[in-house]
Amino acid sequence: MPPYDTKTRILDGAEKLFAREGFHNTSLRAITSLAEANLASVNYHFGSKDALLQAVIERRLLPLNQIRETKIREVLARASEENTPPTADSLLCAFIEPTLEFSNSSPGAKDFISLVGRSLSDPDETVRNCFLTLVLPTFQLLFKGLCDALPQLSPTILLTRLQFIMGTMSHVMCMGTLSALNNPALPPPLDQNTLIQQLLKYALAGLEAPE
Amino acid sequence: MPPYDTKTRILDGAEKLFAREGFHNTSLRAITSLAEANLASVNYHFGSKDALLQAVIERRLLPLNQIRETKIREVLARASEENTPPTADSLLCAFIEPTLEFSNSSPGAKDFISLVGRSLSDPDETVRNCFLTLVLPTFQLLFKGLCDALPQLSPTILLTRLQFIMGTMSHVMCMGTLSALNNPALPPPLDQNTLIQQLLKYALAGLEAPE
DNA sequence: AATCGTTTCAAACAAGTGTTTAAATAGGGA
DNA sequence: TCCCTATTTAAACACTTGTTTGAAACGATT
Repeated sequence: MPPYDTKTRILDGAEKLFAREGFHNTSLRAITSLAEANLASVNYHFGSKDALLQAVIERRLLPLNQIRETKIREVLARASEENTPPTADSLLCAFIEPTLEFSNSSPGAKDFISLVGRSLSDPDETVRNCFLTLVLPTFQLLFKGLCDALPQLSPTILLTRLQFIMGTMSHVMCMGTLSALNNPALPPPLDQNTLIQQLLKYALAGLEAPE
Repeated sequence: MPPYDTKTRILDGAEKLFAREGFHNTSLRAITSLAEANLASVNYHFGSKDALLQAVIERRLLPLNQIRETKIREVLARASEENTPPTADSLLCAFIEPTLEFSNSSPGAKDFISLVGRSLSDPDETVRNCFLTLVLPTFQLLFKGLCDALPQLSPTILLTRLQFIMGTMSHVMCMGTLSALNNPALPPPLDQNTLIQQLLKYALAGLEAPE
């Protein structure tokens, strides 16, 4: 592991372990030993374990959110150009697709996605807030777009359903690293791409259901 | 707290803390101090911290699953009586409604529901398996019923969507104790009952979407 | 070659962890 | 009353935790 610089090595190791073992169940010693770094280097480079978590999340979530926001704004711009409301389908797609495509972009990304998926309902407020504050702006942008796309639904219902979708997404995001629901009596799981397509179809149908 | 017996007091305290702070972030000392019991009593009554978690989950999940199974079997029996396939709506209802009604049944139940919601994607295999093995039989019963209810959908798609629903459910279950997504720019959240109705409508629409 | 700030390192720190022990205390039945 | 079992208790156990320390090693600049 040690060719690249210590700080990155620690980030990679922490990402992997936080995702697979959980934040509180991961010790700095486990991280530094995986990263082949000295124990004290975490506090030297990041200040504390909490700050390390924040750095792990921000490193990937900031660029990911930027992609999502750009895509959503493109959809909104195209719609306003054609003087029609945006479609719920295209908005949802702009939000969901980058997330799961992202998990194929680099080896550590899958772990990261799983970490993010879990942090939405993490009992630790530090973890949850660290994630929520980063996603909230994008979430609000999506919500406002959907209000225009589906004016027949009240904002309250729309928000509720959007939260349902977030729940579905985090679950799917976690499934990547979790031991699957493998049982001989059940059919085998789908591959990543079909899974995204199915997720989109499911979420869209649930979102557009009559009130 | 101390009127009733120590074992129950420990279960109640553990349930509350496991749900709110997470399993690994909760110490036995915190539990026993909340339960006004001696530290050693946990190991005396339950053997270990892991076994305590198992006891906490089993205490409520076993009866809850029994309710769910009974309701599902009732739906199946009624359908076979009338010689028609069961409806996806009634099956889903039999599975979902008891879960969230349960959270109003006793003060600790809301914590428990939140704990269960999280354990579906808990990084710790001990936690996850403890939960999965208890729910799997009910889950399979539901799955087989849905295969009859929606024969136009392939079992693989059906299973995938059922997992989406599980994700939505766990998220909703967690939301009870989590600091809500409260933002002045967003509408306020729904009350518990309307939330269940909405969840059912959302899940049913997503489940029945054309393949 | 000497000096600088930056980074690494082994060691120790105090605090907290789950678990075990053995003694003390109960409380009912013979 | 005495005895036996079940429970509670305080204390200690061995171990892990995040963090801090001060000296060592490094690497570029002068």
